[in-house]
Amino acid sequence: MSPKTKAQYKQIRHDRKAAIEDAAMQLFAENGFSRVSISRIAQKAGVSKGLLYNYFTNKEALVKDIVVKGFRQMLDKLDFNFNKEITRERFIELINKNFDLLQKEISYWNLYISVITQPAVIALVKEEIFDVITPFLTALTKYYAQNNVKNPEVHSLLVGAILDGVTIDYMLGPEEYPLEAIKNLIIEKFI
Amino acid sequence: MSPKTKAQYKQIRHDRKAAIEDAAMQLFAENGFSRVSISRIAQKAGVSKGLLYNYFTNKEALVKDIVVKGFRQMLDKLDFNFNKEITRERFIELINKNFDLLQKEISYWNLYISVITQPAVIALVKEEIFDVITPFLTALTKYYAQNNVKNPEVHSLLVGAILDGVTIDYMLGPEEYPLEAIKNLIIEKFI
Amino acid sequence: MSPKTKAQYKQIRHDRKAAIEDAAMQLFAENGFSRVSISRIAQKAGVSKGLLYNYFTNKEALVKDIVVKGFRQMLDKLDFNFNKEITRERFIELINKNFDLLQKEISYWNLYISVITQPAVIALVKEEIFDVITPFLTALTKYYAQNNVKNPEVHSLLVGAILDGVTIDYMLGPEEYPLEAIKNLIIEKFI
Amino acid sequence: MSPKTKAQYKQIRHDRKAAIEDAAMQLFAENGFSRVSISRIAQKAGVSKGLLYNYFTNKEALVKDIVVKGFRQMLDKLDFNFNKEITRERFIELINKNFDLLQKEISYWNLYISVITQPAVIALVKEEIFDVITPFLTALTKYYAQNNVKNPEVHSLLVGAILDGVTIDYMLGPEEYPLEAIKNLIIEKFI
DNA sequence: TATGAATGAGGCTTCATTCAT
DNA sequence: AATGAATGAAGCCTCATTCAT
Repeated sequence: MSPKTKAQYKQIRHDRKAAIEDAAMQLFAENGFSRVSISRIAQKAGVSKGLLYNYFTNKEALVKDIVVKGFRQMLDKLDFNFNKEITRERFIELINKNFDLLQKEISYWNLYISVITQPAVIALVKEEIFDVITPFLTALTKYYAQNNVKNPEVHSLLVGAILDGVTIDYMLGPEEYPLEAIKNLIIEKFI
Repeated sequence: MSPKTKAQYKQIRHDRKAAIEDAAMQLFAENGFSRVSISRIAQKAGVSKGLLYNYFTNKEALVKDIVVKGFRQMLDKLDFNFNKEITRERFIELINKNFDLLQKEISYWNLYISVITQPAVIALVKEEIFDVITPFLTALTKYYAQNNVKNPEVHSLLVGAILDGVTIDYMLGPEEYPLEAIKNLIIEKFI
Repeated sequence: MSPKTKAQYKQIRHDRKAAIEDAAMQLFAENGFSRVSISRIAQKAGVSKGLLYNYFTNKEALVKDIVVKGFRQMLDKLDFNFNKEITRERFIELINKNFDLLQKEISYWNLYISVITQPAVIALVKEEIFDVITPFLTALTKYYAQNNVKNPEVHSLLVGAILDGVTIDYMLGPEEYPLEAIKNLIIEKFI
Repeated sequence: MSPKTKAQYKQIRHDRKAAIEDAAMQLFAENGFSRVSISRIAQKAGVSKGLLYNYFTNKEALVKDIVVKGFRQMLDKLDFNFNKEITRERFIELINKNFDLLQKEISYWNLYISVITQPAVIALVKEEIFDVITPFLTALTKYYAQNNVKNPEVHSLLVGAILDGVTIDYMLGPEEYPLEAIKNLIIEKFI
């Protein structure tokens, strides 16, 4: 009815897009990428199917957007400055925070794993994911180098693999998994 | 009397079933469960769609069959007696064989990961997979207990997670992954 | 603002749904429920297969909708107030109208019989059909009670059965069936 | 193994065919014509699919055979000589036997109704059914004529319709249907 | 910006029927 | 007479995407 200013339109766009992303995120995490239809996403977001295509060119673009954005949000929630020097205490803090996130955002990790392991989808997000992971690995490598560990790159890669592996195993049966004990063992062995 | 002997029928059934499983295995590994249609599998197997349903109740039964059977084959190829006591040497041998298999049977592991991480499929195979993994974990646990490690169960769980994590990371880019170095580090840290 | 007004959408939905129902009605009546495919219905209705599922959850819902709606329409066409007291004259009028409908709406009754006698479909519509039939039986029962007939419920049930039986027999060969004479005999015997 | 005489082969043919018919009959009655597959029939009959086609050209031929044969069996069970003069007592006996059969052979009637009301199937069996029904109607007509009823043909047709109608209504909910009372009312009204 | 009706390709599955043996 | 593997058409249904408004 009333004419809207450009700023208002921008706000609307932003809100709508966020609503769609939230809905999609949740549904993907609960059901897996291929079991969620655009219809359901639109419905859950309170938006028409047509409008959804106004914001995302197609379903793949949507999932790509969500995975990448989600990854960034996870990093934000991790709230860890990878540029600052990593001390023993900070490393422990990083691991702690990481396991915290795993528990609190289990549904995101569900999505992440389910997407990252679909051969056809992997190509879409590989690059972005690597962009995000690299600082993590670099920081770890630097830490190990400073502590005169022999193969710092391999150490950091292994830590990365461990976190991935624990994530996947944890998700197979979160209730019974001894996350806390595992975490302590990792700290004991790798820090 | 009879049209074909029972042995002949059995042979035919065995061969056809194997052909279908092979085709499905390869396609699932390359594309992920949900992106492979029954049509494509039948075509690749050189068989009519209808016949496929003569051997597998449905698509889920097919994937279940493949994953479980594949897992058993992997264990066979591992050729490791989990009942015999695990010594330091045997543990190293186990890790070596495991990494060997990872390299040689990359397409199976691709399928395994792709399937194990799909919410829709996970429920189907969880139990069978656990059945197969349990002896592995049990043996490791016993090893750690014998070596007076404090939390033997947690140790073996962590080793399991590491193998999963390395598998997944390796598959994201097999060419550049320093599998050998990682292996040696694992041996150094966990044996 | 809005793309089409809500009224426009409603109109479209109504028209399309009616077109599908008409097509389905006719085909079901001519061929029986299980021999009519969704494809044929869509084609006859001038609509895509997909759209049909926009209006009906599945084939069962479609047949249910048609039978129940048709039954209600028949009752409407019967145009008989079952709440008002039934006199001899009104009873005769009811029978007359009923036979009139049988002749005029033969294709609906064809469907009705064809559907009501299919074990697979019967469960779907039983309840709704009973809801519609009950007032009819109740009114007849009251009539017989007022006329001091001994077993009024049984009388009205039998009249119901007669109408069903005549319907079915009439449909087996409408041309030769002496509908008028049968009607008169019913009136003579049961009023 | 041992060579068989012609008589033995004939016996085998007869037995096998009967086994198939019995199985089909039961399955059709329980599930309706279109919901029963040839496979299931063959399995229940303990016979291969191929053999079934040795005895019946196709599914329609099978159902036709069963309905007609079943109808004849019903008549046999009715054990009523339509050529002998019908007295009041014999008429009552006929009705009694008819209702008896309805109760005892409910599954056959289920099949009969389900088949007879499928427009596409009706053509197949119409003629045979009429052959069987005609003596019944003729006998009734003669009875009414002898008792100086005005329209004997119409009377007998109506009785036929009533039996059909009761059959159908009874089948919609056998438990609650007052079959006995209905029977007595028919006897009271029409004999 | 926003709607939702409409499409059509494609997915899974069933099944009557055939045929080599 | 008998088998059952094999086919292929057809059935029901889902869904990403488009488009007129």
